[in-house]
Amino acid sequence: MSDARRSGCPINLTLEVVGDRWSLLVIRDIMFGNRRHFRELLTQSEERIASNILADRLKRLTEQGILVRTDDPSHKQKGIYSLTEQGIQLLPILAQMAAWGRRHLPVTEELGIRAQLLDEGGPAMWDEFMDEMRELHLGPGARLKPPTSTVSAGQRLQAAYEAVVAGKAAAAQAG
Amino acid sequence: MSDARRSGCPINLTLEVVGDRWSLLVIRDIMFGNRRHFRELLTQSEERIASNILADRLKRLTEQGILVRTDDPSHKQKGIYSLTEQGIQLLPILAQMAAWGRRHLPVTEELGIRAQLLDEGGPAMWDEFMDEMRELHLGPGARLKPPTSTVSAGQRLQAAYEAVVAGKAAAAQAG
DNA sequence: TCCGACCACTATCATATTGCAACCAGTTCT
DNA sequence: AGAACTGGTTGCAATATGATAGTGGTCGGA
Repeated sequence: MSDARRSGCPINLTLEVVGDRWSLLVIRDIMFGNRRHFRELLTQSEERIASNILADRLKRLTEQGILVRTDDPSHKQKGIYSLTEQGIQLLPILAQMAAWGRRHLPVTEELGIRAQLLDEGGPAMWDEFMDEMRELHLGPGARLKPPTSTVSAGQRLQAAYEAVVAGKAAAAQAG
Repeated sequence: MSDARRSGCPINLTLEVVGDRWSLLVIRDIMFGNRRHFRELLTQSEERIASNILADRLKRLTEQGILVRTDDPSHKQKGIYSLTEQGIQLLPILAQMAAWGRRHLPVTEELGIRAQLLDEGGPAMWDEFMDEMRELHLGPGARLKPPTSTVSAGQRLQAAYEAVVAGKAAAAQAG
């Protein structure tokens, strides 16, 4: 993870920013799990990131303009990590990776349902979700256009995930 | 780069396959540069990959079903690396990464022109390019639909790149 | 005011990965 | 035969990762 530029190729430069094992997972948790504090990212991720790695990635992503850190007024030590516009625009990459993974790898049902919805929703849904993130991370005035649906894309993704989890729990109890 | 699965999340699983600094660059060179031999990939890449890393990535990507290696009839030691359907379907991820990099990072003009065309062409052009790769890598019968344009998407990308390089050379000579 | 829970983050250290350079043996060209 | 080329491998130093424990500080309740 050195910061020397190997070439001016856009794919290479992007890989030098987010091309490691953890950066995109942190961004995924911020986007889809709305985790905004260090502790949330540390303990509520499926993959159990180590605290030093998380600290390093948050620092690096902040330096690179993907995230910004602001103080949490409720607690002097707490910081709130927010996505920048640049960070929000990483969504299509994550969406494509999720779609590819779901098609070709052994994805679990509950963790694949969001990918499925995002895939079916296509770029229109991505745009909707990105605009919701603008409101959430950049401020209420940062939206490009007014909401198009009463239930937000983020809420729909979350509801679908919870429905699968609830269904699995019921099936486990019944079986 | 261990192969232990950290979670069944599609994004995580995808990252475990191609989430390192080199795998996607190798795939990029195969896709856009049509490099099919070890030596081509080793010496004709912008980023100067080390031979042991290249050997490792080719092996790993082959094991994971992204590439296949076949013998080159013209030379007993030479192998030809081809993309599988799974590998071809990585194109949208690369296209999104290229688009993001071009918007937000200091991309050089000649290396950014392909990203620009791919971005402007959108998913329709990606599909066209993917179908061309099916013919090139899987065999003439593997196309999903007949070619839609007389000049292939791959040729258009290559031509645009060469035009920029030629333009730069002319400008250097003139200035 | 004291205590325990919580906060972001760091230190240490073993292991894994990376990257450079030299090297290899078989193959093809001349 | 000999040079040049083929796809690699080996050894080693530098770097990145990851598990665990610990830092100094904050907060809320008794």
